[in-house]
Amino acid sequence: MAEPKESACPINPVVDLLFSRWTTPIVWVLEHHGRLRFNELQRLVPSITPKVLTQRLRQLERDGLVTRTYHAEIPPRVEYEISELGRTLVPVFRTLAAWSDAHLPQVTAARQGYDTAREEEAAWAQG
Amino acid sequence: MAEPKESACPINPVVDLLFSRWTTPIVWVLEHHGRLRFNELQRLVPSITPKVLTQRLRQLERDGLVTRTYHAEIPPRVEYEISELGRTLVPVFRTLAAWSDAHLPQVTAARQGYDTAREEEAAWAQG
DNA sequence: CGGTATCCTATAGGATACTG
DNA sequence: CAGTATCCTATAGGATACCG
Repeated sequence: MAEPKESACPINPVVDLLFSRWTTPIVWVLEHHGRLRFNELQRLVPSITPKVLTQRLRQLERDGLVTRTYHAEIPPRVEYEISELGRTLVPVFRTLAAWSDAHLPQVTAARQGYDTAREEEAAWAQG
Repeated sequence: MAEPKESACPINPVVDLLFSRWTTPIVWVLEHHGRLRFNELQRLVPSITPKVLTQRLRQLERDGLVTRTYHAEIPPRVEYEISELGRTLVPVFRTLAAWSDAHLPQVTAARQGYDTAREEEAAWAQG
């Protein structure tokens, strides 16, 4: 039998789902501030444009991570809130934050080491 | 004091670091197969091109997650291996895999619900 | 073998203006 | 208020060929 999927990374689907560029900040803000209106979200998520915010909110709503409530008033009022399913991400995010606290400095150090090593190589080749 | 960063998502850096499109599959394969040569990696990571594989390996090497060993033989031999720092990602990946097992079906169901609801809306509007 | 070099396209996302 | 609509650009990544 062929085993073409044996090496496929099993967390790829969840990566695509959760770690698109804007999804984590949006979920994070909703998790920490509770219900939010569109413009509040736009203010709290740094530098996001309304177009992109709409796109990502629709995706999050479709994926069941966020709920959208429309109030037919004048002016209209829309509220976004993290769903039950969305709340299950909290421990996942905590794990990532913990890894970040513990190891991100090492990444920074590794980058500096790599860069200076390459600089020295270049200088040495220059003669 | 201003609090401009208060709402910024603290896991954004680690997301950028770990969840670029190809990094998880590469790290996953290296974690499960041990030392690998360039062409072995290319075979094990489905459909990646040599250009992109090189780019991501360089990034992973610079970030200290992967080590590269060059053997000046003929023909030349290069081996890639996950680093100590890279191995600290294993529990993180396990957390993600666990979330995926537990909740990805709910995401799929939510999508179907969303899509059929929108279809019904459209049909109803059609009349 | 282990990559580069070159060209190309598709998509995400920014800027800006407008609307029910 | 809560989005759309339109236009635009930049980047990631694919295809292919070549090189030390």
